[in-house]
Amino acid sequence: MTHTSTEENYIKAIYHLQLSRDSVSTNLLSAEMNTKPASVTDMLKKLRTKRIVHYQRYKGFSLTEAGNRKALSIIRKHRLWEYFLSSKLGFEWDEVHSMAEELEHISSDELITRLDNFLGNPAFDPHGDPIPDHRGKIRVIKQVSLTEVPVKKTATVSSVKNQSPEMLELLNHFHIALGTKLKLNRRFEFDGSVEIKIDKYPATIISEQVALNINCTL
Amino acid sequence: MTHTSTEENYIKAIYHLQLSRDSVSTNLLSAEMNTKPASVTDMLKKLRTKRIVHYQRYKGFSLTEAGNRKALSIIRKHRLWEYFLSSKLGFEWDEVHSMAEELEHISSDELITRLDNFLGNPAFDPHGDPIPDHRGKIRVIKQVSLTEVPVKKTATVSSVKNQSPEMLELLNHFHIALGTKLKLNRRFEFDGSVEIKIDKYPATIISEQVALNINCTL
DNA sequence: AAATAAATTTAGACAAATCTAAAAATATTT
DNA sequence: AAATATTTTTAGATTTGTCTAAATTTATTT
Ligand SMILES: [Mn+2]
Ligand SMILES: [Mn+2]
Ligand SMILES: [Mn+2]
Ligand SMILES: [Mn+2]
Repeated sequence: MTHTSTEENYIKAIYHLQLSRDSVSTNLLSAEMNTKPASVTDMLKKLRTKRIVHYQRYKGFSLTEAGNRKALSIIRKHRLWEYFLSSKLGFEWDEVHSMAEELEHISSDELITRLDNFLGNPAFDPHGDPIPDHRGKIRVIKQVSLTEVPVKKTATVSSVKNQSPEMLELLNHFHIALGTKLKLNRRFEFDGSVEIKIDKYPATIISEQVALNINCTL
Repeated sequence: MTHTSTEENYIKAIYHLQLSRDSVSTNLLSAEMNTKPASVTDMLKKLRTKRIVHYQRYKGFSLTEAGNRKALSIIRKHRLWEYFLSSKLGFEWDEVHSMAEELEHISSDELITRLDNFLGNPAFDPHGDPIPDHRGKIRVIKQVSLTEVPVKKTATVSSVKNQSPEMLELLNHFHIALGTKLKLNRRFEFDGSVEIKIDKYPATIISEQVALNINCTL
C-alpha cells in the first residue's frame, strides 16, 4: 500500500497526538495539521478505506496496527535524515526539522537501510528523540525534566521538548547541549527556577519555563 | 517563484530534449513525460504564466533564461544526490536514478550547498554526466563515442549514454567502468564492432550497439 | 490547390486535497 | 429535560494535474 506525502503527514500527526492524549479529536488534528475540521473528516474516510485508522463518524478515531507501523517508519526516516543533516552536513538542531519534513517522504526502504548503516545506526536524533529501528522498535530511556532532578544530583541532558531557534539560543548561552552533564545546586520555590553547575563554567540560574523543556537521565 | 515537483519534472524534460534537438514538440514532450499531448498543452500555459517557457499556441515553445537556470538547478540537485547515493551509500549506478528523481525536489538550497561540500564538490555524477556548479555552470569535456576512437589509440571511459541495469551488467562483464583505460585494437567494418584491450584482461570484442553507448576522452 | 494526414489545442470530466457554509450529532448548561 | 453550545459531518466549490473526445491549425500528398 502506498501513501501520498499528505496522508503520511496526517498519519504521523495522529501518532504524535496519541502519545500524549488517550484520544484524539477531529478539531485537535485539524489544528495540528493547519487544516479545517472538514478536511480532516475527508482524510479520515480515506485513511479508513486504507485500513490506517479505526473510524466511525462522530465516534472518534485511532491508528490501526498497520497505521502505527506506518507512523513509526515515517518517524524513523525523519529522525535518520535529521541525524544525517546534523552529523554529516553540520546543521544545527533548530535547522533540520523542516528539511526532514520533506526527506521523510522519499520512498526507498533500501535507501533508509543504507543511510542507517552509513550513519552508524544512531539511536537518537539531534533533539535526543529515539530513532525507531527497522522493525519500528523504539529504545525507551528513563528521562525526567530538569525541574524534577533532585537537589545536589548530577544529571545528563538527553533531549529537548521545545526545538525552536529561540530555545537553541538559550541553551547555547548556558553551554547546554545533548550529553552535557550538570549538577542541580538548588531549587527556588518562589518561581520554580533552578541553579545548575556545569564543569568549569560558573553556576547559573535557569527559569522553570526553560527547565521544563530540558529532559535528563539520572 | 516556487514550483511543484510536477512542474520541475516538465522543466527538466524540456531542457534535456532541447539539448539534442533544436526544437521540442508537444508530442515529443508528452512521450517523454508519459502523459497525453493535451496535458502538455495545459502545463505549457501554466509554465508560460510563470515565465519559464516562451510559448505561442501552435507555434512551439522553448525554455526562457529563467527556465534554463531552473532546469540546471534541478539537474545539479539530481546529480549531487546520485553521487551521494553512489559514493556514500554504495549504490550501483543503475540504482540511483529513481531515488534521485525524488530527492531532486527537496527544496533547501543550503542543503545542496552543504551536500556539495560534504561530497568534495564532485564534477561528474556516477554516469559520468557533469554536475552544474551553484551558478549553473557545466564543465564541458571533449568526448567521443567508443565507435569514434581511432584504431591503436588509448582512451578513458568518461560516461555512458544508456544507464540501464542491462547495460551495467554488460560493462561489468567487460570490466569497464568510468575511468577505465582501454586501447582500441581494431574495428570490424562488417558490423561496426570493435576489439578493445584493457590492462591484464584478454582482448574482447564489443558490438557497435554497445560501443555507441560508451563515451571516452582521448 | 484541394484533399488528406498529423499535430496541437479546446472542452468537459475526474481524483486529490483543500475550503466555506450549512446541517446533524453530541455535550454542556440552565 | 429543554435550551444552548460545541463538535463533527455533509454538500458543494476550487485548484492541480490528468484524461478522452472533438475541434482547430499546420503539414504533406495528391
Ligand atoms: Mn512531512
Ligand atoms: Mn527530531
Ligand atoms: Mn523528479
Ligand atoms: Mn545521472
